[in-house]
Amino acid sequence: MTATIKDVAREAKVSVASVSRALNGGGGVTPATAQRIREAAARLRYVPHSAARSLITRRTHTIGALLPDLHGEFFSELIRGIDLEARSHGLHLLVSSSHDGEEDAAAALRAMQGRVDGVVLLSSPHVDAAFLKANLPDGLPIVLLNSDVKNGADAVLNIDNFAGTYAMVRHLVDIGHQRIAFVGGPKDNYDARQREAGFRAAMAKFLPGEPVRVLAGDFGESSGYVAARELLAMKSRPQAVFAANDTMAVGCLQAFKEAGLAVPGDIAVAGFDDIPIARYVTPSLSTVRVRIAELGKNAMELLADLMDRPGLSAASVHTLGCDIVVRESCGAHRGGATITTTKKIRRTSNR
Amino acid sequence: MTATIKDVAREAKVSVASVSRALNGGGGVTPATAQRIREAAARLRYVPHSAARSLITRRTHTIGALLPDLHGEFFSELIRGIDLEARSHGLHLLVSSSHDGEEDAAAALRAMQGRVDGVVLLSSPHVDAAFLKANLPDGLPIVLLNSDVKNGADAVLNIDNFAGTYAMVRHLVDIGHQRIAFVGGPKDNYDARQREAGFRAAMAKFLPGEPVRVLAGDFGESSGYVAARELLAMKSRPQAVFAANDTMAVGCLQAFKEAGLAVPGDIAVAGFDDIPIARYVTPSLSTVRVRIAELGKNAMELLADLMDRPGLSAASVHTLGCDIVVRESCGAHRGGATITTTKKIRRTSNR
DNA sequence: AACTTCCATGAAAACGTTTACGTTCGCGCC
DNA sequence: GGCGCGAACGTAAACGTTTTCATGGAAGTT
Repeated sequence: MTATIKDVAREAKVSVASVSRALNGGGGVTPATAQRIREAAARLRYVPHSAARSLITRRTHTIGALLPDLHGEFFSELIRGIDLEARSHGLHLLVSSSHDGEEDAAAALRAMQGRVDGVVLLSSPHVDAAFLKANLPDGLPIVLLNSDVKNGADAVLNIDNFAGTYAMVRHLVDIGHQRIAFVGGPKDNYDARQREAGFRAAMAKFLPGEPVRVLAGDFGESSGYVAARELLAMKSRPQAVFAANDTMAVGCLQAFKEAGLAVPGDIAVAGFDDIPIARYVTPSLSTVRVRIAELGKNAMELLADLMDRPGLSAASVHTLGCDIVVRESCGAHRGGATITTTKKIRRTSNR
Repeated sequence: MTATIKDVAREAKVSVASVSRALNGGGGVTPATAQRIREAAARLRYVPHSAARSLITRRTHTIGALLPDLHGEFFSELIRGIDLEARSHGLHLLVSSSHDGEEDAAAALRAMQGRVDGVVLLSSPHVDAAFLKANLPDGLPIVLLNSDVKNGADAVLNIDNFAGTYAMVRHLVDIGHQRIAFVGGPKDNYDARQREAGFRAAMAKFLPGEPVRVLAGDFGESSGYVAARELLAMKSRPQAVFAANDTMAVGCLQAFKEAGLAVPGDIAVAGFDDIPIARYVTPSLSTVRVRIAELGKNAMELLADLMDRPGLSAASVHTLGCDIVVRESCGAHRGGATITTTKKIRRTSNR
């Protein structure tokens, strides 16, 4: 059916070994014969059988991306970043998305066994060190995204949630706000916890005397709405609300609109993520932007690095900075200024 | 390093053939020995080497998705739909996204050669019948998404753009609009052409005497803005604007807002796609929704079907219906009604 | 001119499966 | 009790590569 290396060898009147050498560039072949071989291969439309090659080289030239049940921009940008970088390394991308629950993720991870040379795994709450130990074939390079597992064995790449919230609080303080409330995210969510920690640290630093107001939320729009209504009922109403994600911030805007409050006139609002909607709501939402495609790209770079040097200890922690995007809702709109908290990736090897 | 079938055979004191038979369920093995073999395999954490298996079975159990440079919801929903369905067939998903230009797509398609058992390809303007003929290894099952190639050889699955616009026009007419203008998309875009055709057909049908007003657009927000300003300058201003996608509709809203026109009071607006932003703009945007995940799922089902029966002629054309989503901007808001134009997939075999 | 060195090339093993084909063995049938 | 027969199981070939090793010859060195 399709041409094999033997056909090319016959066509070029050499042995299969020479064909392999000529096509893989290993050297040990005369320029003249190499040329003849390439021509023969082209004539027969020969393309190496990747399974046969993998069988002996033990490399698939494929990396796997294991993602939880994600939607929209985050998903697409992440894949885009990973894919682009993977391609530039000559690697293919095997995607397994929409995993809900530990069982599901474990099955997907096992199914990738032997089909990939490395894995980028975006954590869900149940993906912890024990999970990895149980389901990860050892020796398989892996990069963990947004994970709090520190098992001293794997490479971890995180969004700098802490620095992002910290910088946003600093900005809010800079433009004159003092009574700042925070709407948190799910308790089992790593990002949410980090963001809250950043908020608390910044408050302690910039407004030491001020009481710290943290409301519960779950990243959903309605939880932002509910939190906003709680704020409205407070005796001394905050001057600004900082929601742990944009979706909740949109919920806040809705509640304030209904209550007849002007944003940012009566109360300022800020979010986190810079989802596409952020620039379309009225007033447009000030937020913290995560460069997601860059996150994917960096993860892939990290993974490629790990794959290059087998045996090397992978243990390291990296963080990717965020940008503060100033729009209308925080009360300091000056034409869409963007403040970068961290330009470059920061490596924190833990050994 | 990792256990092979030989190790399992030794452990269970049988031959490799029996191990293969027992694990693949082919029969010809005693329940007792099958059990012993399964235990041995589990004990050694044996997992079959997929490359070795592919080498001889000539199946990779992987399908490829080839996508142009997409963003956001469309991308993620499509992948989700494909992935979920693929998994239910026991297939893996190899993704190659962000292809710009013919060269790029061709390279990606060739690179998948031998790594996949089938392909789902979302067309870009330059992917036509000739492109496929040149770059598609023959015999490889493929499903074309949103494509106007009718080479009488491949399976094609399209969004029913025509029926979607048609139904929206009917709705606009139903609620009393007569002077309806349309903002088109890029000339080389298949969806855009279909949508415009649907608009013209509906106008001819429901408002035969009415002049057909079609303005140029390019799917970008600013082109919607520009088109809206043109509309404002017309002697007899239209009662409704129907943009070929939501992004342009948002541009229209912006222009009308600036001009001090009330939507839908002074002029109604409708879009196409139901992007997430559509429900957040004010007024919320009436639009035509494409069930993208379902599109991906259907494409995958179609492909699985093709892969099951090799040699079967694949030639067929399918269309997936859209939903009319009624929100505020069209002037007939009744609490978010949704009208389904076509519930089931429609098959149009062309032979 | 004899010897070494080096390099291009070929032969063959190895990778881990599946599967066609043989062999063995138990069992029923006449 | 011999015969055939089918089921269970083993042997070995095949899939298409890469890679090690051997071989030969040309070129270089003395």
